Amino acid sequence: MKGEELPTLEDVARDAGVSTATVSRCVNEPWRVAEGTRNRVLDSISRLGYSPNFGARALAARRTDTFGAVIPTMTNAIFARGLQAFQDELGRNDATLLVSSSSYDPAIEERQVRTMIARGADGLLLIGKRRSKEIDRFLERRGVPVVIAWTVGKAGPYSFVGFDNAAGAAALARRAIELGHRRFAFLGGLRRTNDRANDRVLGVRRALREHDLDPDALAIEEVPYSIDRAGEAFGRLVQGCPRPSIVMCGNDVQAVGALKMARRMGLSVPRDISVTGFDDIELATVVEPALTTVHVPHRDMGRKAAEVLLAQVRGTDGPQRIRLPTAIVERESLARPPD
Amino acid sequence: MKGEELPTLEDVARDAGVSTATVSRCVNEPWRVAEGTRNRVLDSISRLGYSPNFGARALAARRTDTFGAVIPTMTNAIFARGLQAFQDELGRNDATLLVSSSSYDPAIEERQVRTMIARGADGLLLIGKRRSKEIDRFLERRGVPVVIAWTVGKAGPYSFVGFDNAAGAAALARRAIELGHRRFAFLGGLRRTNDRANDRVLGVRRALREHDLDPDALAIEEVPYSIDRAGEAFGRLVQGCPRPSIVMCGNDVQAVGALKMARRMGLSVPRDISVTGFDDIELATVVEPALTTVHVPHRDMGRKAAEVLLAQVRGTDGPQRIRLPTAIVERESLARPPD
DNA sequence: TTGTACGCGTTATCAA
DNA sequence: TTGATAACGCGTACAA
Repeated sequence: MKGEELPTLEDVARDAGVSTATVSRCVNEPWRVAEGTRNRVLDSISRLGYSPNFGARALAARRTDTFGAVIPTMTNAIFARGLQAFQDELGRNDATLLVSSSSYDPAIEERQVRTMIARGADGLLLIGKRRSKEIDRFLERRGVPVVIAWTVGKAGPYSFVGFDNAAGAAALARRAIELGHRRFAFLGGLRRTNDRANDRVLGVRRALREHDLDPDALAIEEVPYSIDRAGEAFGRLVQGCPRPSIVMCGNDVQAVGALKMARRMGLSVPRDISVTGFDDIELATVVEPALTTVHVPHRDMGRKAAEVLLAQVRGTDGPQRIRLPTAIVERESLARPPD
Repeated sequence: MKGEELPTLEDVARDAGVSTATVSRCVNEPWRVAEGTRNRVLDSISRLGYSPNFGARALAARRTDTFGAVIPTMTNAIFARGLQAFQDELGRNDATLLVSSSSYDPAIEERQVRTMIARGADGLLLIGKRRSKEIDRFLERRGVPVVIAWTVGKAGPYSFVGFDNAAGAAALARRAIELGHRRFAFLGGLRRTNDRANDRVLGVRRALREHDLDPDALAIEEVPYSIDRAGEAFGRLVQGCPRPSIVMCGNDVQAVGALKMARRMGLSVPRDISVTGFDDIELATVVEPALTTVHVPHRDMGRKAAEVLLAQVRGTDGPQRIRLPTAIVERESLARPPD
């Protein structure tokens, strides 16, 4: 099955009549080789179909030009988008991307991180700041640059390229209050393992407090990421007493689940009840009513994360902390509450 | 920045008072080491925090336990789903996944393939069967197992784990004919670089022919993957003469674009015109009307593709050709045509 | 069951 | 500008 033996540096060297060192230079720092020699070598390389052996190169150079990303799931459009941008930027810099997903499980994430390091990743992209001390120590010990996305955090060994989840949620909540809403409910992800979900609740509470509303009166439902589970949770919230005039959701997918259930329950959005999302994925624009939500610059985040990581492995920069802006996108699902 | 020097096999050997060969065995074939020795070595390993150097291991063992996937885009839910399943299965087998996307561009795909091979991928997952002879030769020469997904193909050096795009589209077209539709239009992806898009058109034509309808009367719009572009194309099709009673779309995302435009044009689906999708992603269930579409077992495909690839690199199996079933999912967007 | 010793294909240092 | 050569860290015959 395996084709013939592949040519090595030495084969090329022999063919071109130079030393292996010269061939290596032609590949890695061509400008340090005389033009004549270089052309001869490059010719041999293409004629023989030579391509450097990855393992040997990694062993000798002590780097792989490979970066790892551990995300909660690839099937959420927000991570897919960010990841795509991350990979595009890596590609532009001749680096490749190793991916795995943790299903929002910290234990799995920890294993994945170790696997990626074992696989020789030069740097890592992780989501959110909630993880164990052990993994922190492990990463520190290995000296591998890490950038954390989707959130911002305190100074430390990690880079951050993210946004303020609490501020985004608070801004949207303020807008709802301004429209006259007083009875809020929140439908989001599992706060224990998901700091973004947690921060968004905190943001809403903060806005309530600012307007002298009771933050503890905020009804909260936490469910895993899924349209149907969100629908069920919406049903429970609506039956609460007093019935909320608005259900703010932790993300667009859950908001769509809420919308779907509202329709089934014969509730008109936003006439009977308002619903908001978070993320601003395409989905938000195709449902009826279109979602009012918080726009998150996923692509910028992914691209910027790659830039930061690349700069760190190149040693041209230390850990960064970059905060990207979010913005409220007003569509149709949020309106004045019924009288 | 880099932590202290990391321990090597030799450090462990010295610490445990054995040879490096024994340590290596403890890591790779523990059952070949006496229990006492093994425990001592494993203890040293964890105490020192040893983890094999990836480059060295790849160089010596001639494999990386890394697989590459080149997909058109990560932001299409269908690929995200398949990829997720693919990675999950790899993970269960202690292998990692290298990902990149080609934006449906064959030239980019070719570059990505070469990059992945250069990065030491033990096997590759590719989408669709349309690619250049050069890359075929290149892959053959390297002797790297390749599985092609999302389609089925003729016997050859590659494995296939996919489904029959033409048959799926034909089945849905037959159902539409059965409901009374006679004036068909097709709205799909770019056939030149996308064989799945092409096959789906072929399937519809076949169904028309079977029922003595003129396959050449099928109006066709080809647009890149995007809700808005699909909407525009839908507008053009609807203005065609005679106006189609049904617009079959190459995928669910384009169908949603069509739905959105229909609404804007004041057309009621399916009362004034029917619309169908292909893929059966979540999106199909949340729009109004819910999409009648062709279900594709994306997860099964991803998982199975990993299984096939793993079997091939282990030498326990040669190239496979696996055809997964598709199924029509009837929801609301397809109904009898208006009289 | 364990150890010896060589080879894997590069990179990088140093000298020419 | 080029060449010789020593690492790089591990796997694996082969021998004991």
